[in-house]
Amino acid sequence: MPEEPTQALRFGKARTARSAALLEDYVELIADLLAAHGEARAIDVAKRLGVTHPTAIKSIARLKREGLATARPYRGIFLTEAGRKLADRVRARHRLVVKLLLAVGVPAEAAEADAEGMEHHASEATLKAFARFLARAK
Amino acid sequence: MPEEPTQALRFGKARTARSAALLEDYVELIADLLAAHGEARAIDVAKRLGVTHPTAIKSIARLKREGLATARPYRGIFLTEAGRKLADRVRARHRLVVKLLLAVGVPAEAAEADAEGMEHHASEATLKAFARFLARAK
DNA sequence: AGCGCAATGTAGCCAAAGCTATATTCAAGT
DNA sequence: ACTTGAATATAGCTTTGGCTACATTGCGCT
Ligand SMILES: [Mn+2]
Ligand SMILES: [Mn+2]
Ligand SMILES: [Mn+2]
Ligand SMILES: [Mn+2]
Repeated sequence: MPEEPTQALRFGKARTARSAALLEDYVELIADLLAAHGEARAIDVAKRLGVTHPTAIKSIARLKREGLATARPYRGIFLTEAGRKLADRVRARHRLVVKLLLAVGVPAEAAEADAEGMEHHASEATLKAFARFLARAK
Repeated sequence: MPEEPTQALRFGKARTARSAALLEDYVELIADLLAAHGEARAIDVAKRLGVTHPTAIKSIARLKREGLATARPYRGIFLTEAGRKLADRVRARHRLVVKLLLAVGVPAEAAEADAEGMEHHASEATLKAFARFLARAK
């Protein structure tokens, strides 16, 4: 068993990542919708995430509070500069995690599904290692 | 972008995994403490997880409600048969995820820390692939 | 036996993330 | 211009998982 303080730090990191996961998924999805359709309506975000629209609207309010998004009523959602930055990082990370899973032989649908949760826990060190592995094993 | 219903299913799976994560970490930790010290006191669980003891006690109450643990007051926590089963699965999964991360070149501390969060999102298909990869790349 | 400290437990607060139900607003079609 | 349906917003409830502050219990020592 690991040392107590070490282990507490690890669990703490996992909790932090868990609480950031929701915002990350939202900005990534909003960026995708903006890229694909030129707009991101709350109701589409809700459908894509599989939640009800009040839930989506409440989370989008949190995005606004945290300076990641803006929304003109009945005009859809837009990302701030910070939101776009985050979306870019998150999307790149997502893709890298999926690629790594595929590279070690995980079936495509499982890779996509599991990456949706795992991505939020991949630290910089891990992502670097993934990139090196993929370059080497190419 | 993936199809809407597919994507909603993936996000739903991630949400389910996230909400199971806490219970999984608790039973794994309790099993480790029982193995290492013959008992698992609430306060030690709290210290290891890096939360306050009322938080730990409340979560342990949830474990009891869900039939995973029992506790005689001032006597520490014990796992039910279901709890032990879950702990075994969770521990095996944890180890496998760590091993996979190490095998692709993730530094040890990052592997341990990231696995603490990622493990909860590794599906059966993914775990199987990890095992095959490790056997092959041995 | 009794004291005092540590462990345990309880109460009560908060924010996040889900839901249903209801109200409001917009925009399209007649 | 009206109507009406869909999108958006609000209200209010629940559970989870954090916290602090306080109360109780049990045990080891003297
Ligand atoms: Mn995700
Ligand atoms: Mn993602
Ligand atoms: Mn874990
Ligand atoms: Mn674990």
